[in-house]
Amino acid sequence: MIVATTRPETMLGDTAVAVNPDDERYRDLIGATLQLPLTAREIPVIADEFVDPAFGTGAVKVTPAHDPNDYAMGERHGLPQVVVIDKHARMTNEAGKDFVGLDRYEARAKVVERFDALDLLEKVVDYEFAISRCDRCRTVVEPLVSTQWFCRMTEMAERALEAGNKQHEPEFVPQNPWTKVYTDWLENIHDWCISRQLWWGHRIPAWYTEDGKVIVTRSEEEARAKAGCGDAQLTQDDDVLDTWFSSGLWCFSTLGWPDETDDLKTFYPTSVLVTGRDIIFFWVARMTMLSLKFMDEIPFCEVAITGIILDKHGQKMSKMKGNTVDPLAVFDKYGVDATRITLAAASAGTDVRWRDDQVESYRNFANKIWNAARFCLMNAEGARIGARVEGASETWALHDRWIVSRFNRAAEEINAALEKRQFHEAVYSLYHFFWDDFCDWYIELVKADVTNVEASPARDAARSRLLTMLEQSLRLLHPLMPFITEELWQRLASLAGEGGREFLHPAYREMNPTVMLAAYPQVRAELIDERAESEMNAVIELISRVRSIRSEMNVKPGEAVRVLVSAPDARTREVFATSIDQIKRIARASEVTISESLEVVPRGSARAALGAGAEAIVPLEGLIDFEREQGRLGRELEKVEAEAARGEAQLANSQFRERAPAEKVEELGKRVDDLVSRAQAIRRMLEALRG
RNA sequence: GCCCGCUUAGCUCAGUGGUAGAGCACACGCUUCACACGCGUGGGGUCAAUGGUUCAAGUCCAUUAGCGGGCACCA
Repeated sequence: MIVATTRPETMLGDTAVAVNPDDERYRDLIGATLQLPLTAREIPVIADEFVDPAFGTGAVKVTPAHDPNDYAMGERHGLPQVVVIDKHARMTNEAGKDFVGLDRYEARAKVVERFDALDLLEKVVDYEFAISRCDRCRTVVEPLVSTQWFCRMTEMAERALEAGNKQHEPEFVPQNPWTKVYTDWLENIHDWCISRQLWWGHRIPAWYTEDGKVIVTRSEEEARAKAGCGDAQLTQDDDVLDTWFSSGLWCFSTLGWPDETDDLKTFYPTSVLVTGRDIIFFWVARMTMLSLKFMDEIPFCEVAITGIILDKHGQKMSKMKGNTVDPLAVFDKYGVDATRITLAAASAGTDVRWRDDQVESYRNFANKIWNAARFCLMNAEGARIGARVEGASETWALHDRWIVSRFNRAAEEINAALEKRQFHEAVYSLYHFFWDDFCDWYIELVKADVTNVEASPARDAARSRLLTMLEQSLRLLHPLMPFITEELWQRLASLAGEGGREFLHPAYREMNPTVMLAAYPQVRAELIDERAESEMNAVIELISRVRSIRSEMNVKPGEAVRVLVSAPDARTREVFATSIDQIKRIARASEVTISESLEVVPRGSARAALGAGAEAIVPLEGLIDFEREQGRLGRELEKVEAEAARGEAQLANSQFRERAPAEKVEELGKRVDDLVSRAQAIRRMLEALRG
């Protein structure tokens, strides 16, 4: 019979040749006995479904001692196991006296040579196949039958599956696809080989007597007692337990198990396990199974699966590849807070390509927080923070109502995101609230008021509102940037009642105030103020358009401009009027004139269309660059017209009007009206410019 | 071979059927009394391809391509 092999030396350990029972070519030979070349052994031809008739010659040599599949076949057919390669990859006595002591590769060559000499060699062909290698030294691994300790898993896996079905525990977040990965593995459970041939770890608690009896107990003393031979020679198994075996006990062993400690009673079962998808089998499933076994409970109700940190090329990090990041070096370079929030900013469950420049941007964020707080604290004299200053909302300016509204929106979003374990959404909301709303706008809006050197109730009230907003923001930021927020919060605490104690949960009132124990800000829906937001948006738009004109018309930063604002809507005029000081300061305007309409536009003005039919005009006298202004307005018109046309087409579609929710139709209608009126305004401006 | 995920700006990535976004990078201007690790203003998109569902698709469905991962197998 002709068989194929990639490891000719193993033929010395063959104890059968297998064929598929349905293979016509070999049917007659099943049960026959073959002479195994180069040995004195006779081996049977066996029939086994495992054999693929289409592969190779359809006849497979079977080496139970040196191949996992052959081992299984050997078990099915009661074949002997002949070990021909030892632990040092040298041929054993069983390989015969011509081969004993040879290295496996020398033996391989010699077997081929002998076959050739005996005219038994059909052919030698190049062949590519996957080969298993040692992870550490890359040595090719030869399978070798050996005695190992196994843990029977069937019952434990069934219990874990049952808990999954009945209690839906643990719950994976995100649910897909990890629930399926977890249950699939449990459903196809294999007995667990817990022996490891390493020199570190817990040694397997099995002892052998001199006559080869095995005793498994907790200690050698117990083993001795159990053996009933006080001073007999006992030898402990050399193998150690798989590290995941003890890791699997982690949830309760760390709390003092097997003792019934207070910690165990208080903290077990735990709430959330945060881990990576690569150890769902190794660790998570083992923890659930071992916890059910020893504690009768699932150890955590939720498993939050995070992404894995990859290097910047998308490769998994490993010490062997040398592409690992040293967290301590990152901490030194950018700070712990920046590192922490960078990790939180990684989209939930998605792998992250690690890039320093990302950490750098959060280092910059930390610096921004520091400097904003520095500004606030520089102007803290006379300020108070906390519940007492929050009360007087009727005295708040538009921008105060606005920032409080924005803060409460952020608090709402952030709490919801944390609840869903969507940490990146929380980071996004925090970053933009703090940097865009609080720093870029609010601080600038209140700057004149709070930096006033003359003390006054109005100044101190403005300072109190600013510092109160900072204090609340620090609390909101704290879980993501713990160190900087604590440092700054401590500096603020003295401005609050009882040195900050008023912010602590009643249970902690006796302790030293720390932001760690302060209540986490929750949304106060009554402080979300849609009107303040839309009014403030109008002010922001006006300021932005004036700035845009200044920049595009190359007005020097130090140079003040006049701003003429027209607004047909009385409420809009009122809003601009109440914020006129802020507009002047931030837009760097010497004068802001607000009127219902402008009959006469000064020659050489740059203009911008605003919402609600309002218009901003910046007279530039001789300074205006007509070509630039035309280009600027032209680009704007193009954008507005394109969007208006899209909206109009949609509104003209009867299907849309009939089937879309009325609310959406109305919304689009309003938007299109605004766009159309803006387009008209811009066209008038362009005409005026040409004329 | 089976299963899963990804493909959006130069790069790394968010995006919940209804106006495509961020950070970095880029361009221009700025020693504006918290911050140049900053401030202001800009430019930059066939949302992998094709088909379908829908009044409406980056988003839902199907197919294809490319990339990544897991499991199985490798006589």
